[in-house]
Amino acid sequence: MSISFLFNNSDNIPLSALKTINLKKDLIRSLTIGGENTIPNLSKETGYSIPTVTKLIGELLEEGIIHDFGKIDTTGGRRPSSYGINPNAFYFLGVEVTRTAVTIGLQSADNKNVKISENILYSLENNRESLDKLCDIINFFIDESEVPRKKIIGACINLTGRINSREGFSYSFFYFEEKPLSSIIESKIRVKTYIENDSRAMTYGEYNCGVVKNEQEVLFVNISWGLGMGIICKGGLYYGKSGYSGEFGHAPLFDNDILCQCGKKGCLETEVSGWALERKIKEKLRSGATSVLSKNKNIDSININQIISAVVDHEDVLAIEVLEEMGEKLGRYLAMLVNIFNPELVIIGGTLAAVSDYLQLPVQTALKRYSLNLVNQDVRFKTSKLGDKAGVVGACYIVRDRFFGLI
Amino acid sequence: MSISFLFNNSDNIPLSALKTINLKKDLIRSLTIGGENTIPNLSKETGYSIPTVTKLIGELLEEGIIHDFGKIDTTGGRRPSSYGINPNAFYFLGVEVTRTAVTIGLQSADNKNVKISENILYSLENNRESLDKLCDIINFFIDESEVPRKKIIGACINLTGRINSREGFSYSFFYFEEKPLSSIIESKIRVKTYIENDSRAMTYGEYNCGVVKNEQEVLFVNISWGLGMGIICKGGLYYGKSGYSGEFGHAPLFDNDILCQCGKKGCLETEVSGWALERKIKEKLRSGATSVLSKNKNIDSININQIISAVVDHEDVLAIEVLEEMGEKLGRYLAMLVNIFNPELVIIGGTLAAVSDYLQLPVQTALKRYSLNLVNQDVRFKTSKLGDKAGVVGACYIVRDRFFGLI
DNA sequence: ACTAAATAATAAATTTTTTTATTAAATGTT
DNA sequence: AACATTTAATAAAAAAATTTATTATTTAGT
Repeated sequence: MSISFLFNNSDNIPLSALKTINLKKDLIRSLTIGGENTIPNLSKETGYSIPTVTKLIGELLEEGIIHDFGKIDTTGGRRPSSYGINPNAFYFLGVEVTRTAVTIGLQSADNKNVKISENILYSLENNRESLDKLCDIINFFIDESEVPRKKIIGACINLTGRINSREGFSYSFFYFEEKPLSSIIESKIRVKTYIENDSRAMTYGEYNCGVVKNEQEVLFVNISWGLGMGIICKGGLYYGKSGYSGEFGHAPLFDNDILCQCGKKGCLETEVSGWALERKIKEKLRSGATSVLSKNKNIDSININQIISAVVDHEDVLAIEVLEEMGEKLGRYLAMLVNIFNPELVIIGGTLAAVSDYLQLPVQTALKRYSLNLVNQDVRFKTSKLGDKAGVVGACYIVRDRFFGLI
Repeated sequence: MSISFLFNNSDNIPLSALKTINLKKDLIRSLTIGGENTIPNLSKETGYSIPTVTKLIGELLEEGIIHDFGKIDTTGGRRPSSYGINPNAFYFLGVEVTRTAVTIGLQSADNKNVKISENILYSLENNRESLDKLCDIINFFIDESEVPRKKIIGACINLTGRINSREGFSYSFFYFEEKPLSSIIESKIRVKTYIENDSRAMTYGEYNCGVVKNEQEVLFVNISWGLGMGIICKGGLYYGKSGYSGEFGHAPLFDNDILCQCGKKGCLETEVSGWALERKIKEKLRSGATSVLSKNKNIDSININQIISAVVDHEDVLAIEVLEEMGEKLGRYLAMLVNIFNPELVIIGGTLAAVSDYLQLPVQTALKRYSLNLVNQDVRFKTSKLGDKAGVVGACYIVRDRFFGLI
């Protein structure tokens, strides 16, 4: 029971065999992405006649790649059989790497999460040891999962910073040699490996099973420690020439003289991001502001999670004030992008999505003020639905869609 | 000799006939867009066998839609016949409407310009008379061209402002009734009509036969009277949800208290655009600055064309200074977009492309300073090649590609 | 100039796909 | 409950496309 034979396209196969293979691919893709379906529907969808589709569905059943899920109800007439992908036929692996933790998820062929390990303790550092440790964690997860490696179609690893997914290069982390990072990891985990920018993977998660319904043009704002963006355009991920699209945080907007992580000054990220929030709160506390957080003797030790909990659990006024300011700044910048992109949907995601109640209103107000009316009317706002699972889920869908040649 | 029969897809045609029609469409599209080709090549391109392609090419020859252009040279072996679209089989019409003139072009099926009328005197005003006048001009052009109307696949009319090309609505000009503007014009000129945003059409012109070579992600900056942008993404025009993408000029960047044409204050367009240039030059002249333009007794009467000629013909220092300032401001904003889009190419087009020598360097300098290094390295700069013909040429290509269902 | 190798085009044979006809299974109406 | 209607699935006949074989043209090498 393996579909790999469908995807070794050796050179000298005759045209007719190629067409059969392609149609089979189409059927597998349709059943994986679109879910269960009947022969008459698949016939319409693919443009091939019912006997042809029937024959191939028979072969796929024989091969164990799909299952017959029995007759389904209709409004009238003989009831058709519904066929769907065998959940056990293949799997997708998603890995989200943050500064302090790794989250790994395994998805079955029918897009169900079969295993997820959240927040495995890990320290992301830009050295070989850290990379080796990451591979060890992934290998341990796969071994524990009891899914044979050859059934795992591929793994997608999400990292922050500049990622060229097409070539497999990461420039901000683990750029030690001329070989693509994806190949280095691939040889260590023995599973086809892709790498992806974290914001983009989160975006793809929300797009496939999050808040995105039918929207084709979407901006996903990832406010976590840094500030990133993922873009859905023409109904698919937008990469740009080399995959550096969405570098949202480093717009030169402020004269604040604060040095950004990118090396420049006055970036949007210095005013709108997790670390900006932490810095601002600490500054205010040091200059005597009171807050739920004031009870901390050591101001230095305060971290974002504590600030978020102060907002969510205690409606901390100081933090809410800072968040509202941040929302206004974000909204003003988003207004420009909205004018350029004319999106249908803007999603607030990332760690700070937890406090989006306080961000969203100022964002929307600023956006309304600074963007063109007609363009602004098209935009809806939503908060991420998948939360901190968006990354892994998205990564699994990226593997799936790369496998099917859609990305 | 008409290909229309291929495109009336009535409902109850059998599957096999549909497939033949689709393959014929593919062949016509390939020969129109890709140019002349041989049967073996077309076979590889379409994935159909040589005898099948041979049969259909025979039919298309019979129908007069394509021509046999004779044997072509190869490196070895029997020489194949080359087939190409009959230039006379169908035509595309492009219409560019500016504040003060209309330019109309007619393109043959093999993408050659067969007739162009540039700068027909016209005054764009937002009333029904102005619209009627426009239709009269188009009708006169078609009559004079001696190409039968039914051979004109369609016309694309370019206008400034918010255009929803999909629905055919224009909101900034000629929005008089609930009916789409495209239908109104269509019934007056008796040719299938599309409307398009001017910057977008210009972008498509440059993309198809201008400075764009193989770049898939392109930003086209249209600096004319106003400031607009066209975007090529994933190798095609980007529209956004309703077709309002590229509203470049109305980013709220300045505290200059100048009222923009959009009704808001401090828009980029108030500092970077043809009218900004005119305003700034006039202000400086009024406060006593000297320039080639000083000899004009009536400062009010100075227009952009005079300023451009002062720069091009006399290297006017005052105007060049203003242009360099504008370039810096434009570059700073472009830096943000480049970070988000990661384009391969940025094109300076529109009326002010004539003085791009003085814009480009400050734009590039500012862009380098304010964008991320890795992203900035991907960007190349070019000046529009088609100049003031970009709009009509692009409009023709838009008709062509809408006809073939590519847009 | 002759011959081998390469590519194109055509013809005949084979395979694949579709069409049409038939049977099966379900719903709803009189 | 019988029957018309609808949709699905299968079988046999017909059509279409591909494969293989053959012929035609051209280049390059001896």
